[in-house]
Amino acid sequence: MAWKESHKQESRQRILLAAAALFTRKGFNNVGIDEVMESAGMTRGAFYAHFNSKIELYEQAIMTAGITAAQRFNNNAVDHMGLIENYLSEEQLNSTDICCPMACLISDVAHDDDRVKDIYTRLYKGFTKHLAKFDNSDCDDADNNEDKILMQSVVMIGGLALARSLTDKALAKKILRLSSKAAQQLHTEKV
Amino acid sequence: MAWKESHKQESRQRILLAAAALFTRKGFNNVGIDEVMESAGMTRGAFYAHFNSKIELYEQAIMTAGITAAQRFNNNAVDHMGLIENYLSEEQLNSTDICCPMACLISDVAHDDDRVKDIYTRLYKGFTKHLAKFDNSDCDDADNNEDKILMQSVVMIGGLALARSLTDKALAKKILRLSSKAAQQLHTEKV
DNA sequence: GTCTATAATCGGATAGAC
DNA sequence: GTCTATCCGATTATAGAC
Repeated sequence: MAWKESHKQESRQRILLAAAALFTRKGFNNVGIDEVMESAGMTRGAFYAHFNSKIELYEQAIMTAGITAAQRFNNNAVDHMGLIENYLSEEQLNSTDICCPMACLISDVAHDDDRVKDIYTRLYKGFTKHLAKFDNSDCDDADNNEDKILMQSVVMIGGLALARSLTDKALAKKILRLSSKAAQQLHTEKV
Repeated sequence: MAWKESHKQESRQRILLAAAALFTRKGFNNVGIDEVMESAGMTRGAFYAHFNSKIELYEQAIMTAGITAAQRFNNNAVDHMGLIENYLSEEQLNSTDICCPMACLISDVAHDDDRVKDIYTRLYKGFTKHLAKFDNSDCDDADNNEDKILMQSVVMIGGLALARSLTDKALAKKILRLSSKAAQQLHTEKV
C-alpha cells in the first residue's frame, strides 16, 4: 500500500506547485480551485482529498512558493551579487512561473488575516537570513550588518514588486536596474 | 435645481472617500459594496446612481486615495525630509484611514488588468514628480538626480508595504526606521 | 483517490416604490 | 436620488458513483 500513499503525496505536491505559480501571479481571488486543479492535471472533486479549504491551500502554497523561489535563486546564483541580479532580472518581470511571494504578494498579504501574515513574516525572516548567509562582508559591526541586510531586502522586494505593477515597461526595467545597483552597493560598501 | 446636483456630488465624494479608505486597507475583494455604502452613510441601492460597477469605483477610488494621501503628506510636511518621515511613520502602519495606494495596493494592482495598472502607473509618476519637486538638491546631473528619486520611491513604497505585511511589529518598525534613514540619505548625499 | 453532479453561499447588479 | 427586495452568476464546498 506504500505506493498509494506516495501517489497521494505526489498529487498533493503537483497541486501545491500549481497553486504557488497561479497565486503569486494572479492573486488569491483571481484564481479558482478549478484552475488550480486543472493546472495540476486533475479535476475539482479531488481537491478536498488533499486540503480542507481554499484558504488552507493558499497558506501552504505561499510557503511552497517561498521555498521553491529560494531554491531556484540559490541554484542559479554564483554569489551574493548574482543572487541580487537574478532576483531583479527582467525575467522576473513577466514570469508566468512561481514568483517570489515576498514581492508578488506583498500587499495582498497585508489585507489577509494574521494566519497568512504570520506565514509571510516567517518567510521574510528566512529571506533575510538567507541574504545574510550569502553576505560575505567582513564588517565586524553585527547590528549595522543586519541593518544593511534589511535595507537590501526592502530594495529587492520593493523594486521587484513596483516594477511588476507598472504598465510602462521601460520605467519598470529602469527601476529593476537601479534597484539591483543599489542593493549591490549596500552589499559592497564598508561601514 | 442646482442644490440637487451638488448634493449628488457630495454623496459621490463620500462614497469615493469611504471606498479609498476601505480598498487601500482591505483590498478590492475583501470589501463589498454594502460596506462601502454603509461607511458612506447610504445603502446599496443608491450605489448605481453614481457608478456603473464595482470595478469602476475601484479605479476612481485608487485615484482618490492617491490624491488625498498626497495632499495630506503635503500639508503636514515642512520639507523633503519631513515628507519621508511622515510617509514612513508608525502612524502609517495600522492607520485605518486612507493609505497611500502606491504601497497599500502594490501587489494587488499587479494582479489586476491593465486599466488598473495604468492608473497606478500614472499615480506613481505623479508621486516621483512630487518627490522631485520637493527635492532641493543642487546636483547638476539631471539623470543621476532622477535615479535618486526613483530609488527613494522604491525605499519609501517598499519599506511601508513590507512593514504593513509583517506581524512582528518590532521588526516592522525597524524597517520603517531604516527605510526612512536610507531615503533621507539618498536625498542628502551628493553625487 | 478521483471523478461527475449538485448543493449552498456570497456578492454584484437590477427593478420598482417612494 | 435613495430606499428595500430580488435576481443571478460565480465559486466554494459536499455527496455519491467508480
